[in-house]
Amino acid sequence: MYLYNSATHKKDEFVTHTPGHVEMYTCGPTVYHFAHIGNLRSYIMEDVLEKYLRYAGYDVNRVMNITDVGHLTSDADEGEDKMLKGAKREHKTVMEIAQFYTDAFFEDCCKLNIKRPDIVQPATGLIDDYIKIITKLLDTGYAYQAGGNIYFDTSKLERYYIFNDHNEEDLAVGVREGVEEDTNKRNKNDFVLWFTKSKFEDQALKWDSPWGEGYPGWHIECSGISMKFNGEYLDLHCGGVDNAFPHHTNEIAQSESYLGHPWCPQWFHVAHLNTNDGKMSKSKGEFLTVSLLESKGYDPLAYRFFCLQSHYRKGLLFSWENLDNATVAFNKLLTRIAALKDEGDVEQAVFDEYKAKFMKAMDNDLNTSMGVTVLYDVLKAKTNDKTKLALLDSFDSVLGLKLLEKAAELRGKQAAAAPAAGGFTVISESGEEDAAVEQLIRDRADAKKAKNFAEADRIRDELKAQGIEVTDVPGGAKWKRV
RNA sequence: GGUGACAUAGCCAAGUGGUAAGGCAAGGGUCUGCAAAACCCUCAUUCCCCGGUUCAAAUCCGGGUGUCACCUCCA
Repeated sequence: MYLYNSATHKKDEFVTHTPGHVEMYTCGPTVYHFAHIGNLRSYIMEDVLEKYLRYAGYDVNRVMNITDVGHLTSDADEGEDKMLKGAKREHKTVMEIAQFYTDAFFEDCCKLNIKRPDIVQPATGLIDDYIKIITKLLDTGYAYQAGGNIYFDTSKLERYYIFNDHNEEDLAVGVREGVEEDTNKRNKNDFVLWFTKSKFEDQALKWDSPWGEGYPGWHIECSGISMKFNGEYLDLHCGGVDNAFPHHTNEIAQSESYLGHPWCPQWFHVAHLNTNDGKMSKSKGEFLTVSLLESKGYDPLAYRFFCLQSHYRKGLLFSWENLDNATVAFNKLLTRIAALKDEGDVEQAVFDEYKAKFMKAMDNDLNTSMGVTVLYDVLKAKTNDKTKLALLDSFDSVLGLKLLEKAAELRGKQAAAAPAAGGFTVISESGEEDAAVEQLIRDRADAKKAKNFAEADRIRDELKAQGIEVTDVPGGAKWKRV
């Protein structure tokens, strides 16, 4: 399998430290608010990657952190601790907030059919490990104490910039408003490993340390959690592109200085979901959550389908129109699958041919849009339905669209909608009951039966005036509000 | 200002030196009392621009332009 590697700037053949086994780490959510669907795009693509690695025969150990230590408020807000801000907003303790949004995050993942990583570790649960790492970095001269905080000394490294080619002098300091330069730093890119002095005086969570009561820096948690659960050799590190610098750069710096050997060779970065005015964020424009999509009648899996039709390394433009587009395509796909009959025997040669085609697409830097195309190719293939179903089921273990389950649901609905012998069934698509509407639809059916089409159309127009759309189906009619 | 990624039809996109896949939308048709659904057909002489290499370039090279991201203690 070939994956684009941010560390080498090209597609590299994926090689693991232990053959057949993958140690995988994913930067998890900061749990001070709901995740928006832009955040979730990364988790969807990482989920597909994990599932594909398993599909390709790897044994995978996947680890994810939950950032429940306070962090600066991002985006348009400034100067207030995220967790604390959330807590104040909702009159809860910081840990209650963290728990609430952690649960909410995994609920969203569940709706998007994102598998829970093998190990999920809240950052606050591993403070002793961070202290151990920081202590060693101080002992070996990679870190220093200044102004009450412990900093990592980036000048001690032969190569600090991994993902890009910065000149330190060219880095703009204090790019965002309201952030002042930290004068304790020896070098522009030095970063904090442990805080005892913070500009947030009411920092809620503090722990004892050899350097005084305080809390860990913002990069150490990922190194600490990964080294504990993935071991000294990580095969694959994932995250959103915004994490590449400085977060991942700093993780590499501290992890390799601590370990004394190379740490992770392969870096997988997912591009952003954009809206018409740039990167999606919590504080700008509509706050798009999975719940919001559901409340507007969208299937979360249609959003997953929308993401899969694009490539993880390409910025994807979100608009309601684009999502509608994907929803229609997804429903059509399900309809076609629902029409397949579970009969005959799997033709192994055909199965192998299409499976190879699918794997070729996925092996090429996780080309999911090509993978989806293979799905359509299967539907058009010259083979029996049993073989098609077997292939779709196989691919779906990677794509995670619940194709067969959804198609069966659809078939169930179609069966329920089938008329009783000789009868006429009225179906409400929303499940809503309205005797008056039903009666009008029956009157229309009677008019049609009597070939009185003028009356039939009049009734349909009357319903339309009430915002109700009627569609004839075999043996009945269905209606919905539009 | 610096750095990185990306640029293919109305939209999402495939394509990795051999003459532009697929999906959605749109248009036409079959079918239906009319609609809807379903099915069939049509839909980029051209791949952001300008040069170069080559028998051959969307693909390789050089130079531009545009979009997005990052440069904070953001994760």
